[in-house]
Formats: sequence, C-alpha cells, structure tokens
Amino acid sequence: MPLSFATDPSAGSTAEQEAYRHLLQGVREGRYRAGDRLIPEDIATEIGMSRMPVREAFRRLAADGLVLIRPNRGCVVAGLTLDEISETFEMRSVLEGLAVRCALPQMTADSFDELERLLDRMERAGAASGGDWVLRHQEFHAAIYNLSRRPKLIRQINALHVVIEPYMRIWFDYVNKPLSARDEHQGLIDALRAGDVKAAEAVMQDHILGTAALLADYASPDRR
Amino acid sequence: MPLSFATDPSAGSTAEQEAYRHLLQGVREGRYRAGDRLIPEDIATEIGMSRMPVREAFRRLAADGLVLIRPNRGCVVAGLTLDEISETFEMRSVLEGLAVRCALPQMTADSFDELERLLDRMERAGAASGGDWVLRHQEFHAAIYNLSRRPKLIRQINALHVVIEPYMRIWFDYVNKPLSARDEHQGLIDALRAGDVKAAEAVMQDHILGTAALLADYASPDRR
DNA sequence: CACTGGATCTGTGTATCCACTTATCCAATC
DNA sequence: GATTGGATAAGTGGATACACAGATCCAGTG
Repeated sequence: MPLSFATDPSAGSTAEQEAYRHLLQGVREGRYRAGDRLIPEDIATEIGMSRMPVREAFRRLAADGLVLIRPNRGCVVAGLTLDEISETFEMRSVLEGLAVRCALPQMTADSFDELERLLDRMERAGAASGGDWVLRHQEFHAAIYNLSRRPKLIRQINALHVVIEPYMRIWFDYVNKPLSARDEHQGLIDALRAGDVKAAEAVMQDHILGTAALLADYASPDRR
Repeated sequence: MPLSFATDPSAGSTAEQEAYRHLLQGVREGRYRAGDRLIPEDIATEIGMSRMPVREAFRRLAADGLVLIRPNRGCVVAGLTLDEISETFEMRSVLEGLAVRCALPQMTADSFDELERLLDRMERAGAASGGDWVLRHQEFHAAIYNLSRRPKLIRQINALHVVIEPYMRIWFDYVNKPLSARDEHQGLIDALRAGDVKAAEAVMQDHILGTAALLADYASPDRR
C-alpha cells in the first residue's frame, strides 16, 4: 500500500488526481523541500499533462497547508516554524485523544492482536530506513482511529500527520533508532486493553505531546 | 466587517479570490443549498469571469469540505448527515477546548470587558434576524480563540464553524429566540474570570456539546 | 417492462494567446 | 563602492477555442 492522502483523492478527475498524488508524495517524501518553488509549467511536463490540472492540484494542496500560493508569485512548498510544529502536535493530541475515546468501545480481542502485529511490523521497520518507520507508525495509529467511525475526524488527523511527516523523517533519520517505540506503544495497547476510556485518551495525549517534546528538543538547540 | 473565511483568502489571485468569496458566502448564507449543483459556466458569467478561476475555487471549497467534486459529474454543495453534524461538534469541542486553554493565560481585565461587550451585541442581535446572531456568536467565540496565538488552530476552528453555519442558521430561525445565550456564555466568562484553565476548558466543551445536543434534538424527530 | 443503443450534454484536459506582475541584471549616478 | 533606475526576461493569471470521454436521457426494441 502506498501513501495515504490528506484530503479525499477521489475528489477531482484523473489528471488532477495524478498531479495531486505526485505533488503530495513529493512533499511527504521530502523530494520537494520547504521553500522550493513549484512551477506549473515544469511539473506539468514532468508528469505529462497541461498546466491546468497542476494549478488545480495546487489549490487543494494549499488548503491542506502543504504549499503556499501568493498572488502573482506562484507556489512554494510550505515550511513549519518550531511554533507551528508544536501547535500541530497540540492539535493532534486533542483530536487523536478524541479518536481513541471513540474507538475504544468498538474494540474487540481481535483488534488488540492486530495492534500487536502492527507494532511488530513497526519495530522491524525501525531497524531499516527511517521513512519506512514513519509510515508503519502512521499505520499503527490509523488502525486505532479507523475504529472510531468518524470519517471527518480521521481525515483531519491524517492531514496533520502529512504536514509533519517531512519533519518526522528528518528527525528519525537523525536519531536513527526507534526511540522508545515499543515501550511507548505497548503502554498504549495496555491502556486500551484495560478498557478505561479516560485513561486511554490521556495516554494517547501524553504519547503525542511526548513526541513533540522530543522533536522540539532535537530541533531547538540545533537550528539556533 | 463581512464574513470571515475558512482558508486563507489571500491564497490565490484576484479573480479566483472573488470566485471563492462569492461561493463561500453563497454557501454560508444558504443561498446555495446542500445538493445544489454548481455549474462553472453559470457562476462564471454570474460574476463576470471565465470558468477557469471558478474551477480553481471549487477545489479550495472541496478541501474545506463545503462542496463535493465527483469525477466527471461536477460540483455539488455538500450536505452533512446528522452523524456528520455531531462529529463536527465533537471536533469543535476538543479543538475549542484547547483554544480556551491556550487563550486564558493571555487574558487581561480588558479581555473580559471586551467579551461582555460582545455578549451584549450578541444578545441584541438575537432579537433580530437569525443570521446576524450566528455571526455575532462566532465573533464572541473568535474573540477568545484569537488570544491563543495559535493561527493554525484558529483557522481549523473557523473552518468547522463555516461548515455547520448553514445548519445553525436554519436551527436558529426555527427556535427563533436566543436560547439560553446569555446564561451559557455568561457562565463561560465567569469561568474564564476565575482563571482555572482546566475548568474553563471543561465549560467550553460542555457548552459546545450542549449546543450539539439541542441541535440534534431539533433535527432528529423532525426530519425522521 | 427491462434492456439496448444512440443523441446530447457537460465535465475535463489541451493548446494557444495575451496582459500584467515580479524578478533579474546591468549600467548610470551619487 | 553602494545605490538607484530602467530595460529585459520569466512566470503568473486569465480568456478562448477545441477535442474527447463519461454521464444522462430517451426512444425504440425485444
């Protein structure tokens, strides 16, 4: 399975979809980097279409917060300041807390086994490339939220994941070992198994804010 | 001051901006109703431009969740199911709870006076037309969140307000008296004055979920 | 009555053109 | 030598015309 999407990829027709996918993947994987200028002409020829679908894709990406369109000055890949990164994690913490709260009542014994399985996969990916770990990590979280039966909530969470994904990759490549991946997430599974909704929500919030703190720690003294 | 925006209105150039504003206002005010088909040709001539900027505006609106674009079948105004409405209120409750938590430490005595003033305006608007009350109500909430210094959070909250605005208008026109507007919001101000961050967040969440319950009550037996 | 096969409409993509803004660079000037 | 100013290039934004494909509708057929 390839990358997932920030907004509904089926909203828009063939060529526009392809342009959107192409650009989205490019940004997520870090091939297009923050501040890079995106020239419709070039991208259109790159993927073999005219400029219009590309321009339309820009608008979707802008709404996702992935690029910035300034009148008469074209389209650049958006970057996040440190403040914006922590703001994003704050939003994640409350939204994903809500998602856990909604998902927990839907969980069965099978669900927990599935999560254990995904955690294993994530750990194995941790040994290899950073990008892969990030995807497995998203997959693990998504497996929980998908049970919440809250499509709009899930989509919003997804969009936030996408926005910070490039930074997660950079960070992961730097620390290059799967932090306390097992401990952190095993704790989460245990909290879910216990069935205490309030507690599970709190664990999820702490998990996310904890990650934010680690990432801020890494970025702050380094970039200054 | 006219209507505010879901996404950054400055992202896009003159004609596209105008198309976006026009469509956004139309949806918010209920001039375009859920299920209405939006024909680029018609709208383009309506506001005196070609179809291209209109099509681009569609993409932004689709990303905001206000319209639906189905491949080869054009653009229709999105409607919310009852489930989606309550899902939206759930998301509002946690996001606006977070916003209050961030805003409270920034508040001064002046802030509270300002809120009282806005509450008065809201109450006066309540006596008149429903649409005006909805705007004043948004204004009151926005006054709090704007202190949070969280631009992305504020934007997201705004987008959610816009999505449910048509339903708020319908509902308000039906009940036609400002519910417990003063009590509800006065309680909120008092909680803020007390300075207890946890409590203020809880009050905000209850306020929003309470509104959701009222709205669901109105919609559920009526539409069935 | 269900199904088939156009005819038509409309959404979508392409190609091209043009006006206007922004960016770049070089030379003249202080 | 730094700054200003203007010529020039590049790129955006919009309009228009056209080709094509998928949807929709309707009548004719079995």
